[in-house]
Amino acid sequence: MTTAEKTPRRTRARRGEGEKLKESILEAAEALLIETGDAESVSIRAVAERVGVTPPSIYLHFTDKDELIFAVCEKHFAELHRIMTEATSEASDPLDALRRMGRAYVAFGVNNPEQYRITFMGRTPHSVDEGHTERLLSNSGFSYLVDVVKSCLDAGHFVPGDPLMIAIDLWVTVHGITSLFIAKPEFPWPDKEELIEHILDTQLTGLLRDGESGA
Amino acid sequence: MTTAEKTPRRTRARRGEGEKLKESILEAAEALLIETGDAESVSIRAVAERVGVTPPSIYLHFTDKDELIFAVCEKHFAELHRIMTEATSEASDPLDALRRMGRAYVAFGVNNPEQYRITFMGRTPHSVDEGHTERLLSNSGFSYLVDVVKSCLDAGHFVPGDPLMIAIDLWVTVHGITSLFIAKPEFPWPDKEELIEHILDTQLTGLLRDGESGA
DNA sequence: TGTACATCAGTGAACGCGCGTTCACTGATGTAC
DNA sequence: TGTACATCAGTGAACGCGCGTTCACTGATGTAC
Repeated sequence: MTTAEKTPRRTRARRGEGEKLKESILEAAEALLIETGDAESVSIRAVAERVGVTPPSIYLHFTDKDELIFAVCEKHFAELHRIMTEATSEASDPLDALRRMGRAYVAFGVNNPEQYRITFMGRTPHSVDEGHTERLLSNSGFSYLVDVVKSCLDAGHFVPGDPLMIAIDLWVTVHGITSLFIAKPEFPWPDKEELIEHILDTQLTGLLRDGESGA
Repeated sequence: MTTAEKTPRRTRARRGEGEKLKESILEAAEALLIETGDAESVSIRAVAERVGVTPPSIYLHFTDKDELIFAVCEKHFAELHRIMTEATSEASDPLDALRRMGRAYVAFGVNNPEQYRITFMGRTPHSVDEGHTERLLSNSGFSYLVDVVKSCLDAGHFVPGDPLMIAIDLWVTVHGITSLFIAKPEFPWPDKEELIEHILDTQLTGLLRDGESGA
């Protein structure tokens, strides 16, 4: 039984403070996403109910549903970006940084499966498409990943190659694990931590200059 | 404008030939999936319309919608299995076989994006869950992949390791490419063929015994 | 210090839609006698 | 060879649901005079 949870009617904002509702709407959308674990449940009506407001008032702040979902995705990108940079703060060298980023990426996905689903596994609404990719490239930590790969190349860790190509390789790999963990939780996975290390090992070993150690 | 395409009413099956409709329903569901490129469009009503029959008659052959989707997934698994084994028919050795399987897997996903989405990227309906995993393990080509990996180990191509772990590595990698190609078509991918080769190269190089050549 | 008024932040009711599913039924088809 | 009858393969109409969105409105709040 999903408790009906009648949210009390929200008290109307003061003049000039209309933007506060926008913030609440985003929070409610996010909360619904996490609680129900289902992007389908994030409907205009459900969000409005959650905030304690009528559905039409959503339209005072978002032109339509796509724009709301778009805004939610924004937050995920920002969060992922933060996590990627944070992960490297204690890294001893660029190679170690890559490992830490890989682990942090998978952890982010596993801990926020619905956000990850929407952002990287779902059908992208057309209206969202436009700025989406640029953001993915510039703000989600991807460009940062490219930078770290460049550092590895400069430091002579890797066999020379195109940093963009290598970065995509790494992204593809961590996305592969993350998305399968999310999509197939009932698969008889071996120990997940071990699996992550194994894949990162294999991938990085494949990139290393002969004689370098992956560990 | 999606042409309404009024399918003429289907002529009723003879006695004892009721199963024919079941076949038609499956075909229609598959066709709708491919044409609309959207799993959401595969509704009981749309399928019925397509077959030229009323919605309730679907229930003569499937207890509910989940069972219909389940049956559609079955077909995808069988197809993928076929493709995996076929891909290796001309392989010169197990290592070459792995490469061919990888390429064929990605090609299957890219050419059948909606099927791939449902099978490997989507939320699994609970009713589908049950036999799903066993089928994934035994019939989708996964167990075959494990066998080929074992051959590589036996032939001394790879550094010794757990064949299951290595097989999962490889699956994760090709799934990573495939699912990102499908989910992010607007991403500025470099040449896709080249990317596939690069990733397979890197992955296999990471697994190879020193001195073996990946090419 | 009081009041008319524009503005802002919402509300309430309704629109039309497609969905999965149920239920009582119909009418052609084959079989038994 | 003819006919009653059970069975099979469907139909037609309706159920209740939640959805995104629109439209005319209301009523509190701050401001100008």
